[in-house]
Amino acid sequence: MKLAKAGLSERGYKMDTKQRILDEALTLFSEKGYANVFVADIAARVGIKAPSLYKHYKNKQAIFDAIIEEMNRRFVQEAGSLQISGTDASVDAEIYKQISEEQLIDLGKNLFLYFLHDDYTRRFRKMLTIEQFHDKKLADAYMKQYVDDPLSYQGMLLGMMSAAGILQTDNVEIMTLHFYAPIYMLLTVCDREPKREKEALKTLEAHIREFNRLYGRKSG
Amino acid sequence: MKLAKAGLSERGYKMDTKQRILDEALTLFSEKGYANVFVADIAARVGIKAPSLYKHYKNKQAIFDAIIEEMNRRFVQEAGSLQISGTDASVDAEIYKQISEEQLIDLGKNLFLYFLHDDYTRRFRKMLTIEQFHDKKLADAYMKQYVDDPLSYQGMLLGMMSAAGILQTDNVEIMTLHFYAPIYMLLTVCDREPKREKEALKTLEAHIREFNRLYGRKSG
DNA sequence: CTTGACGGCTAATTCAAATTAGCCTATAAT
DNA sequence: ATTATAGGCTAATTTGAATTAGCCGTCAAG
Repeated sequence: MKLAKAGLSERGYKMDTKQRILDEALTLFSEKGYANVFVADIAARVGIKAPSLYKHYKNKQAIFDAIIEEMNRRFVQEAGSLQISGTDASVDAEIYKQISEEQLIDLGKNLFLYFLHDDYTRRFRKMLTIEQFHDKKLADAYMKQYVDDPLSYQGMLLGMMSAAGILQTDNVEIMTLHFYAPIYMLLTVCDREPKREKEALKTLEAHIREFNRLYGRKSG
Repeated sequence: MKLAKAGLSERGYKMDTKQRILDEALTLFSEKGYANVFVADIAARVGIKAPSLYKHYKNKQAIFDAIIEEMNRRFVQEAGSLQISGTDASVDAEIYKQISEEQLIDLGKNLFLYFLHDDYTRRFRKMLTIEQFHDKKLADAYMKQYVDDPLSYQGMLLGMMSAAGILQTDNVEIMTLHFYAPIYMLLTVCDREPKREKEALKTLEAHIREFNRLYGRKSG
């Protein structure tokens, strides 16, 4: 009965159709937008016919909603996943006295590449971009995940580096903006034109070196 | 006959329905996206019934296409409209030796406020954001208007200022990125949450002052 | 003063896409 | 073995929005 659902994982030989629907739907929504995706498209990708979808979800909107829910779950998990070379942010602030330019570059590249390449994140960001109007909550989610949270998180890191004397500024907020805004902008470029990724990475590196020169200790 | 169309402008007492359709359609498309706007919605705003729209445009897509065409026309015109306090960019480079921090702030604010408030530009930018997938040309148009062109134009100005010794850098491209990326990011914030405009303007000013401190002559 | 095209309206019509009905098979618990 | 359920399919059905048909008043040109 109910056990069957939970019990599936003990085999795992046939990945949950219900989950595959979400996955394929997200891909399509992120490419064409909700209104331009037909339930038949989703079904086809999953390898079933449209009416069969309704065995898993009440209707098209329910698929969309399930994606949003899943997002919220993942966001919570991954909140702390952006680190400096594997070093967790919660670690003692002493570590920030050691950070070199190369590590700063790593930080920026990691952030950029994670956002750009993580499959779920990428599709989700595109969907949020396209579907902002569909639900004000989506615009909020976008803003939080790609503006406010990064600024706050990066601000914390850079603030510590400033406190440690590695960076010099009397306005951490603006310094953080200077660090992150170019990353953000390059991200929106690559989302639209993946071909420009290589160029963007070079620009990113040059940006961070210059950032370090501008804000770094004068002897750096 | 054909004269009637051209002759209308001599009166002008009744703004062209054909034009009003484009205007209202752009507003709606920018808020909800093409697929979520019904021709009946557009008609209602214009003050007519849906079938009457077809006296002016072949179909819904033709309305969309006409908007794009109109955009292209305007883009060409307005290409040079971003100036430093009314000073045209084509003017002798000597002028750039005079530019002060306040004028730099003006430049940034003008750019920002023009993009943010110009009615047509604003609606169009939102539509491009939402409808990127509808037509690859739209993604390209967005990229050109909000990334490449500003970087190129601002880069020219800042490059001259650098040549004039007002700014110091060995990489104008990155300096331009540092100048513009925060403006771009603040713009995407305000598009989604107009309430944050005031905060954004303060941030913008702080950004440019810091920019000037970082790149300006040391005696500045 | 009459004609034709411009632009509006109401009432169909079309059409595509979502959803439902109803059937069928395999599997898994009893 | 029996049977209930999960999950798939085909063939309707519904729905709703775009578009077309066809009518009408106005106004400007002849």
